[in-house]
Amino acid sequence: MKRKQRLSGPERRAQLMEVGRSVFASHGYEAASIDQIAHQAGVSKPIVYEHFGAKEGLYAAIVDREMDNLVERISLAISQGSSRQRFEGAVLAFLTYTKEQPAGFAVLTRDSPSTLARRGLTRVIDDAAERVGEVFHIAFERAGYDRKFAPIYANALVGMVTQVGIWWAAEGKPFTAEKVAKHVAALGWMGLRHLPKDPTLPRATREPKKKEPRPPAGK
Amino acid sequence: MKRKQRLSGPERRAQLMEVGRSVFASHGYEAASIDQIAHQAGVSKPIVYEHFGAKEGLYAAIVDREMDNLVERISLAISQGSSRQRFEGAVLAFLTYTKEQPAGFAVLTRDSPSTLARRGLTRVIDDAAERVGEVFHIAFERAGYDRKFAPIYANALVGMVTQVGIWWAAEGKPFTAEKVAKHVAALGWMGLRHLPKDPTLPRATREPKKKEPRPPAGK
DNA sequence: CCGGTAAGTTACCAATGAGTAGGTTCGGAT
DNA sequence: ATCCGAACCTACTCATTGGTAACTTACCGG
Repeated sequence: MKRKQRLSGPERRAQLMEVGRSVFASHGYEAASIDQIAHQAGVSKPIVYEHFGAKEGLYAAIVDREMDNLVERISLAISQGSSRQRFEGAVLAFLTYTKEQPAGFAVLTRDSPSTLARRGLTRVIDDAAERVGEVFHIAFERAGYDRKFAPIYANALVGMVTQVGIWWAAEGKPFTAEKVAKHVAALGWMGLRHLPKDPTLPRATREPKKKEPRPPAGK
Repeated sequence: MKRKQRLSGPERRAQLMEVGRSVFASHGYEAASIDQIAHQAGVSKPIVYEHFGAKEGLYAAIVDREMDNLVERISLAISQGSSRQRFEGAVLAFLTYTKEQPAGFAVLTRDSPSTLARRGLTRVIDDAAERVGEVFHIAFERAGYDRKFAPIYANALVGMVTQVGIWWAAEGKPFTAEKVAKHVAALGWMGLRHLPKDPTLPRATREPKKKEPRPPAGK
């Protein structure tokens, strides 16, 4: 039984990213050490440097791959269906990711090295802002809504899902992903759906009988 | 001009917490060094240890104080007014905090030492869960809503506000706190307000016109 | 079988940073 | 004035860690 069998370049590389992900996930970037990762991979330190150059290189590679994974899942989920379905699908995809890839999710939510700007969730958020503007484009236009506020809602929605994901993962997963997704999606969806034209106006809870061309739909 | 005048115990302690907060905010717990904090306070390292025992001691003191500050602001904001006002007030209070205490907010959102369990936002969230259950108690009861789902919504709302706060602080604060708060509050409020009785049931997009009796269909 | 290349190793450096021992000086109270 | 405690400093120890140089060994094609 040759335990110490050599691996090919790409194999080793993949394995190191796997191990590194787990270590970064549980200790954070700063507290994780290359030695630890190397040792846990059954290999010595210079190997890591041979493949990734520096600590940040390994970290960046891991984060990038994880981001791609997450973005792809979400992209897939919102590729078809009604707006509502796409929305709920996105939330479910996100939660499913946190469940299936807890280590990856942990890496994404933990602190990044200061030199690498918050490359983490920012990307998802920008993407989400785009999608939000896209999915709700019609509704936004018709409601006379200003799209420049889209980032607010994108951030709100992503933060919502992220935080629920963290809680849900930390807790013993009390509910199924589907159930949680339904709740969260309903919250976000209904929030967007029933958004007043201009939330910054006073008394936006009930629309008063102004001259506005909006029939008082009492909900 | 003797700038190097000695400070009394409590004074030095307060100053160290101030400086420490800023350093922890910009570098994170692990990357921050006691030397750096001491030097920036115009004092030598042992002084820090004299006051706080260890790195974690200083950090814990800072986090605790910051949490108290935040919780108090929010508690104050939701102490009176209509449900809607209290809700919006809480959001505004949160955003105001992120604006007035960016360093404190950064410390709270950054990684904590692994030994100190996620003491950060968990506390706010639990508190929020309580408040959510409280504020929406009547609505929840009347809607036949199960309060055990409150944590989901609490986490969703806190995450929403937190993420918006991060984005808003990172960006050049494109809008006023009031404006952002209105938008976010509207999103959350409307979401909660128009929540279907049971989001896990299919097709909850449009509410049926029968508003009162809903046959207790099992899921 | 054998030689070259890629995989892997040992052993080190330099820097950093947490934490401490022991001495020094300031400043107020007697 | 002088005394005493609190505030403060210098100067370490010790362990860790990112990163590198130089060497060794397994594997594979010819």
